[in-house]
Amino acid sequence: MFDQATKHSQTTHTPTPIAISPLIDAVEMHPHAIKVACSNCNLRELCMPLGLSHEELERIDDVVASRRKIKRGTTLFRNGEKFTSLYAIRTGFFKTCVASEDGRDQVTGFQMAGEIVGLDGIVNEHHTCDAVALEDAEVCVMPFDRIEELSREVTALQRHVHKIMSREIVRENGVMLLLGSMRAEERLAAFLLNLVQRLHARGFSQSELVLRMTREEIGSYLGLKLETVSRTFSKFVEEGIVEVKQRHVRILNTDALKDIVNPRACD
Amino acid sequence: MFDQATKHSQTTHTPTPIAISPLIDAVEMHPHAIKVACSNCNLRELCMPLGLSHEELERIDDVVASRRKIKRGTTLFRNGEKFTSLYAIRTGFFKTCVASEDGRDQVTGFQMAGEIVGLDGIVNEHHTCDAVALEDAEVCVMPFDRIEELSREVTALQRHVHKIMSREIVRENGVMLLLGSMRAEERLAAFLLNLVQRLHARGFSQSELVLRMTREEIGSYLGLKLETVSRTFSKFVEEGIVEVKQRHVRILNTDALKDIVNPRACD
DNA sequence: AAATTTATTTGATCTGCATCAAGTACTTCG
DNA sequence: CGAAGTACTTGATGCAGATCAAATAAATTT
Repeated sequence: MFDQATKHSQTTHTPTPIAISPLIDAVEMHPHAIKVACSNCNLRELCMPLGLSHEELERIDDVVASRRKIKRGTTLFRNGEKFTSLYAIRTGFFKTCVASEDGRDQVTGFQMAGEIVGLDGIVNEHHTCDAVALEDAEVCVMPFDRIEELSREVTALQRHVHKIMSREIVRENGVMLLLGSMRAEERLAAFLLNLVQRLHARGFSQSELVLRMTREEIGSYLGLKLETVSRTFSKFVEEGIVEVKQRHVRILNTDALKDIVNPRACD
Repeated sequence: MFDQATKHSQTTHTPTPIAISPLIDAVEMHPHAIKVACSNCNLRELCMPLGLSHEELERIDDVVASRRKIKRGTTLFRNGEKFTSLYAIRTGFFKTCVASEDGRDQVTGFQMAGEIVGLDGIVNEHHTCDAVALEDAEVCVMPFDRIEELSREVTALQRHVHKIMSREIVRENGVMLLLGSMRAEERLAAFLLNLVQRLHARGFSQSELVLRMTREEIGSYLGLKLETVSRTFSKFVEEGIVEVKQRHVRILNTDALKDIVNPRACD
C-alpha cells in the first residue's frame, strides 16, 4: 500500500513540478565540469531572491563557494565551531539541536531542500547548535562575508537575507506557541501539517510523507516523549485521520488535523 | 525592606553606571530643540554598533526618524499591521506575544531598554505579533528601508543588523529548550537569572529586580499557568533562595538558582 | 476613603503526559 | 543468513502541573 506512496514522496529526488535539469546530473558525474551556479539551480526560487536581472543572477552565483556532501548521521556544523558560512540545503534533510550544559537536548528544527541553516552562528561568530544530516545530504556553502559583501551591492540579496532571518524568527515564534500552549495531539497535528505543506511546496504530495526522523526526534522537537508521539500517532490512526506504517504517513483527513490544531468554535 | 530595593531597581530611569546625559532632559522639555541623535544616546552601546568613526556615527543618526511614546498597556504594533520600522526601546518595558486563531496566546519575549523589536515584520511586510508596553515607554522609530539603505554603506551597521537578528534566533532557541525540556522550577529560575543578567548589563542590581509583568504573563512566556508560577515563587521563598514581595524580587542565592537550571552532577 | 476591579496566593482535586516495562518489528552488520 | 542493535508500540502506574475554588491583597476608579 505504501510502496506507491514511497515513489511519490520525498524519498525520490525527482518530484514532478520542480524538474531537475540535465545539468545537475552532469555536475554529479563530472564535479568540475560545470561551475556551481545558482542561476541554473532548480531550487533557486526557494533559497534565492526572485526577479533578478541576468547580471544580478550571475553575481549571485558567487555567493556559493563550493558544495559539500554530508553523510547521514554526521554533522554539517556543531555547537562551538567557528562560524564562517551559511548553508543552503540542496538535497537531504537536517535537524538542528541545542543542548544545555547538563546534557539535555532539544531539536530546534528540521530543514529540507531549499532551506538555509547556520544563522545561529552570526551573532557570536560561533555556532550555538548542531546541524545533523538525517539522510545523505548536499549543501551549498555560502561564506558569510561574501554574502555581506554582495548584499551591499545587490539590494535584492540584502532584502532576501533579511527576510530569511525574519522568517526564522517568525517560525520560532510559532514553535514557542506550540510548546507553550498546545496539547500533545495539537502539537503532532501541527507538526504533520507543517511538514506536508513544506514538502508540497517542493512538489511532493499533499497527503503523503516519509518521516526522516525518529519518534524520539519528533518528540524532542515537540516537547514530548517518544512514547507519547507513538501513542498519538496510534490515536490518529484509530480515528481514521492518518495511515501510518513506520515512517510512511498518509494523511486521510487534512481538515481533521486542522481542526485539532485550531478547534473551531461550534456555536 | 523593599523600599530601598525599589530605588535601586529599574523603576528609576537613572541607574548609576549608565548616566543619563543632560541632553535628554532638554529633549523632553523642548522636543524640537535638539535633533534625536544616537551619537549622543547613552544606550548607544546597547543598540548600535561599536567602534564607529565620527563620520559613521553621524550617518547612523539618520536611521532614527523620530521617537514615539507608548503608554502602558497600549501597543507599539499589532499582529497584521503593516511593517515599516524597527524600534529601539529607549525607556520602558515591552512584551511581544503571538496568538493562534482560536485565541490562545503566547508571550514570546520581554524587551527592555536598548533592545530592538519588530524583526518579525520583515519577512511578510506585516507584523505577526503584538508588542505591548508593560510600562510607559519611549522608542526610537527606525524605518527599515532607511536601515537597509544605510547598511549598504556602513558595513558596521550591516553587520550589526545581522547580529541582532541572529541573536534573536539564538535567544528563541534557548526558549525552545526551556519550553521543551525543563520543569517549572527550572523555567522560573532560568527566567529570573536571564532578567537579572540583562538588567545588570544596564547598570541595575545583580540581585534585585522589579517584575514589570504579571504572573500570568510570566506563565504564558514559560508555558505554565499563573498558579504554578505563584507556587514556584513561594517554593523558592521557603527555600530561602529569593525574597518576593509582589513584583519586587530579591535574589538571595544566585548559585542555587543556577543549580536548579543546570543540576550539576554530584559524582 | 469606599467601591470595584485586578492580581496574587493557597488549598483540593484531577488529568495528560512521563515513566517504567515488556514485547515486537525493523535495520545493520558480521 | 542469523545476530545484535535500534526503533517502535503498547500497557500499567505515577506525578507535575492544570484546573477549580476561595480568600486576600493591591491597584484603580468613583
